[in-house]
Amino acid sequence: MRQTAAAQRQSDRRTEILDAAERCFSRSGFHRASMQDICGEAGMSPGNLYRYFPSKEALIAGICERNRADAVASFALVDSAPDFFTGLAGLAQHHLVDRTEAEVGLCAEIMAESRRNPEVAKLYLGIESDIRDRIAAMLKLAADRGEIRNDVDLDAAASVLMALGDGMSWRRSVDPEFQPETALPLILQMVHCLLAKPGDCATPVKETSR
Amino acid sequence: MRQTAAAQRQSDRRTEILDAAERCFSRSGFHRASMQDICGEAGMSPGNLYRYFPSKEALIAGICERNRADAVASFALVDSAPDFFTGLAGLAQHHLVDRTEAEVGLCAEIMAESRRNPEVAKLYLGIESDIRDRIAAMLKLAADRGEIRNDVDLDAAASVLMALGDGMSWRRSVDPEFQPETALPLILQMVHCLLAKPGDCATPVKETSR
DNA sequence: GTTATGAGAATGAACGTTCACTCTAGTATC
DNA sequence: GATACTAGAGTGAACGTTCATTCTCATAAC
Repeated sequence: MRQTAAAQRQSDRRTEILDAAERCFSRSGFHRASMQDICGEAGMSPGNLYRYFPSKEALIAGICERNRADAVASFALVDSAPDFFTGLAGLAQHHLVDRTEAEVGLCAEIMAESRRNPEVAKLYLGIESDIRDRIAAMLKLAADRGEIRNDVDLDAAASVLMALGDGMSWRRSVDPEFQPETALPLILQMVHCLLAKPGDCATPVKETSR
Repeated sequence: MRQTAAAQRQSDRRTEILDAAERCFSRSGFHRASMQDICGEAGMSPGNLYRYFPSKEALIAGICERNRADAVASFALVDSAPDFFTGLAGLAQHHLVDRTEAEVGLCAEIMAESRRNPEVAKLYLGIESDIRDRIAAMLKLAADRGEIRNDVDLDAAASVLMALGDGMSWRRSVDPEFQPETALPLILQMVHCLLAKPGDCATPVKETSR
């Protein structure tokens, strides 16, 4: 129990450091944020920080892990939704509108980094794979329940949904004028068109300008 | 004419260097590609390279410029298309399927870089703005011609189309298993649903698995 | 007194950039 | 036609800086 208290303190310290690193990374990117910056943000000397994380890579990996946990957890929203389209809307709202600028930025950073850092790529593809499975399961369940049409390739649909999510997310982090809350209804309607049973599609839309 | 020949040689050399830099950047990213790498790829010493470009930043900027020119040029495809949806399909095919891995990767790199490098951000937002204008013009023309419904907010629709493009593009550069040619028909059908006049929407789809 | 916690100067590699210099080819001078 | 001169393309070692990481030493906890 003495040991668990110490371990707890260690773990807390690690979380603090990850928080600081997350702020730095989402502000300046993985490469432009120096360890000195992170030490400053964490109120800690480099030597001490290295007692908790063996390298900068390890910090990046730690942050990816946390991100994965968050992403998977957000699917709890879906499980409690009354039907597929409500669940999807909730997920989209959470993922694309509610998240802070910093969270979106960090996610963009991870995606970009995964293009060249094999370690990050492995972690990121793991997250991706988890999310794809969850989406596929959602679609499968909805199809079984008869909430969506059954002549759509569910795998391809999952890919499309992920691409939609990525696109909105990137637009947010790259274009300061982009308003996710304006675009989201159109997106949802499009998806509804794609997946809903025939006959319930041609709902007129009128949105305010972005 | 002596002078123009020299100027031509200079310009050729600059293009060669940009080509080399583009290869390096799309392979390793802006930050991991060193000037030495680029010099090696260009078959040239650093000192000489610096006679053509004053800094690494200038190389990045030069590449963004070229990218912009390419993007704008690709809209020529649309102008020659018989109708809106055909033009859109051609554009999507060109932008999302036909482009090489290197081109897509470079584009991803520019987007990521624009999040923190103000110089690149300015260039990138310029490109974005150009493209948005072209898309908006396409939509406006289609609406005037009566090819698409007229109760959709065209600005929001342009945003959605750009987000779709970004999403597909990113998926391509990040997920090695992603098959744009499989997802594209679904995307186009969704967009058709969103924009086409009511009544021509609920076409059943059956795609092969990704 | 031993161990955990911390600070911060020191280290060495990598990087963008510069600089003194060479090589090549064209032009003027004799 | 041979020689001297010039411009500019090209070289690559060296410089200053930045950065991740490590080393040394001090303090607090038990």
